[in-house]
Amino acid sequence: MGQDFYQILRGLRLKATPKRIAMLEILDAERGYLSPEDIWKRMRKQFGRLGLPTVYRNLEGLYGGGVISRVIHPNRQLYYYLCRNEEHHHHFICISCRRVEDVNFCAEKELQDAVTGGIKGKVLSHILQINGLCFTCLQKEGTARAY
Amino acid sequence: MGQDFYQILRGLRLKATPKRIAMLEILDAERGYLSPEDIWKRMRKQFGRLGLPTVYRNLEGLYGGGVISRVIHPNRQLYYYLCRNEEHHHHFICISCRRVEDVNFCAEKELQDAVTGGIKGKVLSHILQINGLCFTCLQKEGTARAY
DNA sequence: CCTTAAATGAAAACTGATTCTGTTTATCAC
DNA sequence: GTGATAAACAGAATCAGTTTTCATTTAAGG
Repeated sequence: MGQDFYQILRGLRLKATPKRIAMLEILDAERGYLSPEDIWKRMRKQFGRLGLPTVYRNLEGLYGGGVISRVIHPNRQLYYYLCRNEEHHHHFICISCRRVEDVNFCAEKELQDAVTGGIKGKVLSHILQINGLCFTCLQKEGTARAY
Repeated sequence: MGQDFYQILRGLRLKATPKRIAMLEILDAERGYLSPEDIWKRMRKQFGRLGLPTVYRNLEGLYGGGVISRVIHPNRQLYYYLCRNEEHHHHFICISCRRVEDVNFCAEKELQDAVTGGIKGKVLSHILQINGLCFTCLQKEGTARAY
């Protein structure tokens, strides 16, 4: 699995440093999204000394390469998570447990057309992010983590 | 027109202070989105001394009340614009000239269903924002403002 | 008017993110 | 292996946008 990430980084012309590999492993082990600081704290357990700027730099590189995706939390912070299947870009994020779920759109194709079509200008990018409480957190809504 | 905003603020249980009215007038006069600092600069021409925190506080209140909407620019800053028609929530934003255009979705209804339906959890909010270059900026792409 | 809760200005603090500089390290050619 | 080199790194300083605090002012309703 680690070697897997190695190949991905090679493809992006990014050096396969132990820290980058570790970042991808951390994100892979997580079913949800993590803040840069979350990642930093976990990495310090492995590496001891480690700069927070390194985490930001690598997140930027990995995000630019499309290996990881990011989420804008209602609290305005940015969080990151690993992209698992590249053809699927839309997610439902739970703002309580921070889990990221694929959205099984009945009309994913129509959605794409709606987003990119019917516009006179040129679409460069779009953000579609659905925030809510996942089914699990909904059950125990009273005890959900503050957000 | 100013009286119009007065009523809106009353409805939100926000005091109709001259500064809040002015903010709404500034946003109304603009066809595009403005940064908090943009708004602050324009207000200082009217009011002389004026604190930037006041702008932030009022933006928060107006945004909470749904009178204004906001945009996350690719440069990661937040910008605000006036909501003109409440039933229509999706916009195309030009990241060059900062104009906000309504999107005339052929399938706005299907889009809504796709966003809110088919999810086991509870949808609390969503962000759908389409970034690009408007038709005008597309023509003069070489001279478009940096973003 | 007059009272009161809300809004404001000013200064300071916070926070996430970035820049800078010198050092270390992964990669690749040999 | 070994050395060269371009990238990555740590640590400190810095930055910009935003928020807090607190004393003062002001709008709204009686």
